Amino acid sequence: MNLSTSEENYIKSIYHLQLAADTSTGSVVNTNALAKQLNTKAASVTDMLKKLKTKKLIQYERYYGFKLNEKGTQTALSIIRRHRLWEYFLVSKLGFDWDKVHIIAEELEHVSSMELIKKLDTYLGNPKIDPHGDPIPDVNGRLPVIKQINLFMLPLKKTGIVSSVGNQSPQMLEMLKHYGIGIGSQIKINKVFDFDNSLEIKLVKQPACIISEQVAKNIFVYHD
Amino acid sequence: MNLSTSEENYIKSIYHLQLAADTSTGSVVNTNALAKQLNTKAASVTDMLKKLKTKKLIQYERYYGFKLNEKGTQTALSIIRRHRLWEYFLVSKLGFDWDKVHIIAEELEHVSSMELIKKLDTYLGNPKIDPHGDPIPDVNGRLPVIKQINLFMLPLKKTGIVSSVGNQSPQMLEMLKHYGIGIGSQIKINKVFDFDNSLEIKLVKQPACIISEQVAKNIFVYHD
DNA sequence: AAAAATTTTTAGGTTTGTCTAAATTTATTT
DNA sequence: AAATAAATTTAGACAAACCTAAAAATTTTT
Ligand SMILES: [Mn+2]
Ligand SMILES: [Mn+2]
Ligand SMILES: [Mn+2]
Ligand SMILES: [Mn+2]
Repeated sequence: MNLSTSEENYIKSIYHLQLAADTSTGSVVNTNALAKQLNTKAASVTDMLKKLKTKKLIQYERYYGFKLNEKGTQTALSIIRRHRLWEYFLVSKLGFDWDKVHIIAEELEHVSSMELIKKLDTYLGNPKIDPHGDPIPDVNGRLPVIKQINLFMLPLKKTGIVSSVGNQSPQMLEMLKHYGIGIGSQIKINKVFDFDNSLEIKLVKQPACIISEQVAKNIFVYHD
Repeated sequence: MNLSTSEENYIKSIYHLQLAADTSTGSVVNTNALAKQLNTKAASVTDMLKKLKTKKLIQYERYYGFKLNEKGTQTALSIIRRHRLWEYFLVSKLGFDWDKVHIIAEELEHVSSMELIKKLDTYLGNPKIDPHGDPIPDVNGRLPVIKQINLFMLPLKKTGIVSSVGNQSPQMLEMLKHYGIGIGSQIKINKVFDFDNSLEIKLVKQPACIISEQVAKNIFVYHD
């Protein structure tokens, strides 16, 4: 389809606003909200809406409202896929902290090679969840049903993959770095200590260690 | 400085044309050559030259000629650094073939985060040579002096890093893939067979194997 | 249902990077 | 030293993505 960076950003923003909208009322996104989200003016939004309509990515009738059609939705999911895969890469491979990656992924997501995303996905091990706990759409634009659970819910001796963390404060980051726990880490619970609910955990290539209930409560994992 | 993608592409092209130019004649780049390189028209080049002059990246006097000044040269080297690091990443981590990465790196090189390039460099192990055998400028814009040598010149039992390959035909690629040899591979020569000049080599995590003189001649390595 | 407030669109500009065609300047031939 | 050719620049336009200010449509209040 070959969309400009600007067109892609509009599509993505419409998608996110549609999701956030109260669907029960059947309401669609409004021009002002989109302008605000994209840090631009309502007049510019109207200009772009006309273009996106001629490109058959949205339904749009002036004054009436607008929303993504099937093609637009698939386009949005593909951009979001690229965004979240890059975020995953930046955290799990380059060692960025979670709070630094969104802004960089905003640029990387517009790099257009299909082959690149395919290979990146394979390289990362086909992750299903990004560093913020959001699902990564698959190649066909399907959002995975995520069985993300709290670390406490992981059965003993079963391997889970760390998928997100509830608290992203610098203090928490410091602790997790110390333990060597990051997004994508394979983690097992060896033992629960009933005294204080602390857990003995095991990470690959690391000796077992003990984490407090407070830390464990903030770690989410998924497993097959 | 915050340059647009277009400005960056001009700077980079001027740099490459200056290098290719015969410096003995003191000649500088000419407008038509730059237009051709950038797949645009001479008039567009003139427009951009004016802008690059006001941004103090080039010396330029109308009809007289133009060339990068110190600031422009440093800018070019920084873009080339990003380009080549991404190419290295695409080949060594994502498994792309050499002939596919340039076009993707042309997009990735414009992603502007300094921190990203710093971490990418570290992640890749501070490579000095890109998959095409071209030197990667360091953070300070210095081009490394490269001790790239033919594999035959590598002393027995010394580890070399595969830096480039003289023949990039699909046939060669097929062979190298079979042997598990790629850019960045750590390679050692165990033995030279005088009969046909074939080499027994050893790659990390792989059993020793033998390669023909013809293959070895096309492999270049560097070592401390 | 009229008035007021809000939302959305149009009208008319600006900036960036491009283009074609024409005018200048410089280089090369006669 | 002209004349001719080639390279370069200017003039004038265009598309994309913005903008401000004003007009039009819709929604909410009285
Ligand atoms: Mn994000
Ligand atoms: Mn995210
Ligand atoms: Mn290249
Ligand atoms: Mn290269």
